[in-house]
Amino acid sequence: MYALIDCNNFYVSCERAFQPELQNRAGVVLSNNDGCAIARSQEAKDKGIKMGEPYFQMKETHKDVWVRSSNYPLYHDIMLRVTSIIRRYFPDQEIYSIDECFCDLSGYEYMDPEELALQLRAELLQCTGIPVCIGVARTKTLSKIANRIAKKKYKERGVFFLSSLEDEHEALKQTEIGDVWGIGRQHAARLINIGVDNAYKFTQLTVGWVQLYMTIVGVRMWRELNGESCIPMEYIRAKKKGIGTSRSFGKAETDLSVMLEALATYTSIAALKLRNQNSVCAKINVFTHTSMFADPKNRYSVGLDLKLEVPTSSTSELIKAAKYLLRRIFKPGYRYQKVGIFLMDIRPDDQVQQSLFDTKVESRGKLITALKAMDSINRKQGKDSVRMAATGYERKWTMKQENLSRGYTTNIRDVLVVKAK
DNA sequence: TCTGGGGTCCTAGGACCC
DNA sequence: TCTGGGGTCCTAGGACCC
Repeated sequence: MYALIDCNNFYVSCERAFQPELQNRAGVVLSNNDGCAIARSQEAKDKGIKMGEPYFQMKETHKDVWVRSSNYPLYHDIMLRVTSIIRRYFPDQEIYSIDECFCDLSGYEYMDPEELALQLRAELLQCTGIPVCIGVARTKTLSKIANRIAKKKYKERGVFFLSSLEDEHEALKQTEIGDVWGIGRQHAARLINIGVDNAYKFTQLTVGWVQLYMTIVGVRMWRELNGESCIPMEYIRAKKKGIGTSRSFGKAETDLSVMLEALATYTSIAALKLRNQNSVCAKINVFTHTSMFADPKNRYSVGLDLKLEVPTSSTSELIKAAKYLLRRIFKPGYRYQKVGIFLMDIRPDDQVQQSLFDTKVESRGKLITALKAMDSINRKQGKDSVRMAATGYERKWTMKQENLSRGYTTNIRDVLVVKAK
């Protein structure tokens, strides 16, 4: 048996946990740059506010809806609290995303999974303020379906258990094909075309058909929905094979020097992630583009790769390479919306093939030592206490975050003070 | 004026090897 | 009339996830 624990409207719930005045009211959390809605309260969903709905439109049509800018440090910290409580109940835990985790319930055969799930849910609500729904079933994909039904039909109780084959079939029949984990728009359209509009009908297709049109990925889903577990738990977070960092500018940018500073900043973030997983990268990609909503003749979207002579995790080397690439692809006269970097060809830092023509072997060693010292200072003193000069001083490009909540659990100045009467 | 930011896996096809 | 058979690696693109 597997359990899928999924936080309800997670970002919205995080905001509400510290701002009770937001309870029971329609509200949304906005994407970076306050661009569009990425999390909605139930009340906001009921009003018809869509995922991804642009804020500038919503402002006009829904004046009574509260909004917050996204506050990722807060959400991340709350997630750590939630998962640590879950771990006390079910130690075999895979953290699947910021707001959901799978648990392997093997070994719990003689206990009542439903009862445990109800207890866990109550404790999470009390200790973190975050409401969750829990689905329990024979495979991960079925537990996703169970979770979905818990959210839709048993929200108050918050737990749904597929305990028999009949339950499973009933649940599959209730689940629209496009709502199955792993079926996106393309596959849904093709399936509906041949009359397969729910998950149950999908399980009745031949495995040959599924393999032909949906590859091995589809076959795994098909088997999971038929009760055969074949998507393994991943207890240890795998190292990233690619690391990207990009942001939209607060407003359209035309100045190369400003863009270079922003890019240096994003490169610093990506390089830190690289060092934190003890890796180096051998290839980088820099990209930039104008708004996709601009007049087509004013649109420009471009990216360029660079293979590095010697793989590295050094911020300064990566910044140098990134700036070179941006200078190559930048064309004056456009109003750029975003710039970013993607680190590729990532490998362990203890398996670096030296270059015969590398003249900087010794200085590179010293550089990495210095960077590790920088990382350590920033861990103790707060991020960006020490940073590269190339990341600039004025930072004119920064994101719009006009409705940012406080760092209630991550910044000592923002911790709530409770007064007793 | 204003529309997010990350990732994963799979397949086909081309370049290249012997 | 007629021009092999087997690999590997890399890349681009598509589909999906949150």
